[in-house]
Amino acid sequence: MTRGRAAGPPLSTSDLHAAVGVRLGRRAYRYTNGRRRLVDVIAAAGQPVTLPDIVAAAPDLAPSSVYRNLDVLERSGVVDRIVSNGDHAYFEFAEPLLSHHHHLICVDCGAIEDVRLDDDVEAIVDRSLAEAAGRAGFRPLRHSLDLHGHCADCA
Amino acid sequence: MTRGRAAGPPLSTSDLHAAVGVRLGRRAYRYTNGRRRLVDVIAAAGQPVTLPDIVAAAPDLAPSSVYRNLDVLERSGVVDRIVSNGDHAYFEFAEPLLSHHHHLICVDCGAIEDVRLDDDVEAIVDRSLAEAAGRAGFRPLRHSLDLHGHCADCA
DNA sequence: CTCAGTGCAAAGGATTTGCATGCCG
DNA sequence: CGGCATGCAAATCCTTTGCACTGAG
Repeated sequence: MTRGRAAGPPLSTSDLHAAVGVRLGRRAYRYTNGRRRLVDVIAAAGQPVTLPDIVAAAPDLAPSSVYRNLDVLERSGVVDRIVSNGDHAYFEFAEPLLSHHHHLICVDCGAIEDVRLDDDVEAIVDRSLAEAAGRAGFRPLRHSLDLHGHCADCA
Repeated sequence: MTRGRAAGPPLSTSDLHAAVGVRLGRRAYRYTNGRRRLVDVIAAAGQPVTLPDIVAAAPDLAPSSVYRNLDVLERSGVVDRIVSNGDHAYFEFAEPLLSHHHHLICVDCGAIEDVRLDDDVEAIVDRSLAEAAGRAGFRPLRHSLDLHGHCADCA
């Protein structure tokens, strides 16, 4: 996978585990060894990962358990699931654990890479969207701003 | 890059069919009766539709053919496929046939509604994204800016 | 000891595809 | 006519689930 700038979590590994532990605990989930491994793999990737990515990095993790744990982590607000036109879903840390960002999505291979925009652009977007949402009686939670095109590998 | 026309009324039915015919012809696809029906259903909906939506509106269309034709229409630049977290993919006319817009996506019921933003906001977003894409060796085609939240019905 | 977590295998389900037939050009 | 398009059924394949077992607390 082509990596741009590193976009790793702003948290140290130990802070990350602590934050995940808290979120799991709030939902009465245990922070088991397998879940720690999963968090480590996602953190090490520094970019959104698919199930094959995860299993390749940690072959002893059972796919079904990984899916189940990704679900648990998603419910706990630890990871977000990103569905693209590719075969697999991508997973990355949710925004409270990873600073606000957007995605470059390759229309050829489905690869997803993180990018960050200037704060003032974000502010303008939020204001404009809030206005449009208000007109439709829609209560906003978050926005997603993705750029679709050809990645460096597929160009 | 992505510069939509000013927001305006959609194409007339005959203009729409003409435009679709041209795009299919460019790829040496035929504009068959089934494809016409499909285009009519999507046009009548006026909002992104799923396969069940389409088949409900035209029960005589075979699902497999609809999927195949949606694929043909997508390859021809007539429709875009929108994958959300729901079970089904949504389809709507691609931007050259529908003015540039974004989506309000309900996290409860998965409904997708179209919205338009000011042109100057679009310009700022495009410029910012182009800059970020350049750093990653990414060749942009279009952006998607979706607002996730609770729709009027689910609020 | 109790119950959530795990791993294997099998199921689920949207989407795709093989193949014989029908229709467009 | 010739080849793309269609429709039915079957296959594909990511993801989810059933079930018995293991392990954390």
